[in-house]
Amino acid sequence: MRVGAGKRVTAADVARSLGLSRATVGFVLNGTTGQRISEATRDRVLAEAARLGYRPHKAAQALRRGSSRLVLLVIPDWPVDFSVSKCVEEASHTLEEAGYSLVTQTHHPVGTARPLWELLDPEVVVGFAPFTPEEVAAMQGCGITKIIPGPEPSPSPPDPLGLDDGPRLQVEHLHTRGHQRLGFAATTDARVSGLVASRLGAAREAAASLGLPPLVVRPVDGAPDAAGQAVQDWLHANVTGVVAYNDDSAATVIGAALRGGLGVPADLAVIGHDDNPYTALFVPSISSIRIDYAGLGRHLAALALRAATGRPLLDGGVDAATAVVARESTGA
Amino acid sequence: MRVGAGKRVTAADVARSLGLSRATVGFVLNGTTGQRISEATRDRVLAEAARLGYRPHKAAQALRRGSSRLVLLVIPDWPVDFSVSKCVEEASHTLEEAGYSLVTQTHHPVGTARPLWELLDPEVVVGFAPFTPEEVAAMQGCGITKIIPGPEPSPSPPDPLGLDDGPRLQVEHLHTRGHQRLGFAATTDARVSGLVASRLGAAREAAASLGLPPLVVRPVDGAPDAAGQAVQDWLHANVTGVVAYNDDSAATVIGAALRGGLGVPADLAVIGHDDNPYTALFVPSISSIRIDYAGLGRHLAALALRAATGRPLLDGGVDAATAVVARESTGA
DNA sequence: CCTCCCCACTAGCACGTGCAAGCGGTCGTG
DNA sequence: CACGACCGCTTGCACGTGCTAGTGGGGAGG
Repeated sequence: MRVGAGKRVTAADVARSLGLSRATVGFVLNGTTGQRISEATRDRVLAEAARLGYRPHKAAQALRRGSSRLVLLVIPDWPVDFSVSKCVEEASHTLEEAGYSLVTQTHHPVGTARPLWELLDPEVVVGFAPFTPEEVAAMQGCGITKIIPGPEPSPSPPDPLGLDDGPRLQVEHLHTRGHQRLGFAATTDARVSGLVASRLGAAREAAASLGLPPLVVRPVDGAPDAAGQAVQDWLHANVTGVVAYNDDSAATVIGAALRGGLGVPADLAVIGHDDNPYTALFVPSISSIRIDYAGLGRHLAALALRAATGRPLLDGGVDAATAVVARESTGA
Repeated sequence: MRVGAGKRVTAADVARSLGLSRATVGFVLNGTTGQRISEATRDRVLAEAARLGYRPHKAAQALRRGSSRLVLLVIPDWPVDFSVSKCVEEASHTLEEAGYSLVTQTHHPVGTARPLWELLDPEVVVGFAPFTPEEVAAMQGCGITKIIPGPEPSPSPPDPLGLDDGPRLQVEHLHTRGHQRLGFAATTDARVSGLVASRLGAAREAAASLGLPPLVVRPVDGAPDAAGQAVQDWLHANVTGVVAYNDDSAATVIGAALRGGLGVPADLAVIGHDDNPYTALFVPSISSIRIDYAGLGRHLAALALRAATGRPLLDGGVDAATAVVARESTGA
């Protein structure tokens, strides 16, 4: 019934068309409690609203309500975003049921483009990674008080997202495959240094609790042939299994090993992290850690809702399960 | 000067604090033309606004203005999003200069999560991929009239984004390396079928205009060992160079070739598309097509602005340059 | 001295919504 | 018959902004 180029249909239009007051229409459409509206009127309003194609004006609602009902999720500029979309989808679904909307933004280095939290004034800002103090200050300067940062780097006890399981599984997987001396393949990418530290810390703890010798940590990028050097170092240290920070690191290690004439996993077993789709395409295919992004998304949404509404949600805790996906690079 | 938990600072606060009227404050802060404001007053207003940390309320502005000044970019659920962020960054930068903001949304299959265009009422919706008729109808039902869909699949003449250059470059690259009989590695992933068709069409045109025999098209996924079968078919057809739909397809082909005991590029040269970072990590490293995502982003922003404001922008046209990145898989 | 103009600023409306307070009518009760 | 209770609805305000119309006052010109 809408005419394409027509003006916006407001609640006043619906009211006028029925000979009612705008308030009545509002009460019906919002299901306001404590107001007595006859069934007949209610039906008439709903029918007319549908017929005219009424949609509440978001800006007006936000103005009146004083809050935008928006949650901004800041996603780091990781090259990991392939299955983050699952996480986002699940999170927005959960938020939607509570009347909130999720907007995502990939995080650019400060000073390039203006961050969305200045432009949308969201009620809550959630981050996959920690925010810098400057960023927190900027958000607070915009009046944003509900800020949920991502997990802090290394030895901070409470990981709100529970992503520390992955490295433990990596270590245990290599251990059950008979590897004792393990290496850790790190990246020098500054954008993820916090995450690298976090995963390395978790891997170290896991190795220690299994009684394994300390991890031999090497960067596999940055300098030319850093990976080749790392492989050499590991061989000299009798390392037979490598825990990689992520799948890219794992691929880099495997590439260097192959080019050095080594067999994978015969001479060096490697396991990645994140279960990036291309791990299955590699020769040899790369073992990795799969994360339950859907569960993580639900958890994130619950955290945001708790921050937004104040009252605790019924979310029991982190159910973001992680699992090993065993492939050729560790002998599957 | 802001107190953390204080109420929002409004223009009225600034006015009251100076003993001026709210209108004067508004004129100064908006730089309204056709209004005479003394230099002294102007300075006082600006200083006081800064001191109090005044930030205009976005919802109120949107309400008054009647438009949200938002541009929604719908990004398909491709596994390609690694460098799309460059594109987004550049686009939001350009839009920002015109007072608009860019919000991105990865596109979920219809019916899962509620699309953002219902929740933000953006002024323009831009898509990387075409929209389904249902989606267009849904947007129009929300009062969105400015819709810029992505390039249509195959033989549609005007590609608004100018992404058809890549396949041509792929074909020409293999041709200059001496390959005459070419194959095309397609994917069966339904999400990108339109894009596959688009790239295949462009590749076919390029091959035809070079006088090459028709491309031998094979899917490389879907069925088990589809890639192995494809490689066999190509060998029988004396194909020596394969144009892959994207880097994943290229990697799949290379994997199948290697596992079949063939040499790459000795027996089969392969070139991918998108220059996904992992192409450099493969053994052999994978030649690919790099897209100037920054330029694409600027172009997208210009398109959106033209749609939003009505008047044409000074954007000459698509300057989204594509380039071949030659690596080992084609003999570099 | 009166008039007119122009400067610098103010009063107030409109945007569309959510909701507190109020108001006329009817019904039940004493 | 009087009175209160209650139902069903309306009047009207507030949210914060952008901007049009208007207003007081001072200086210039006649």
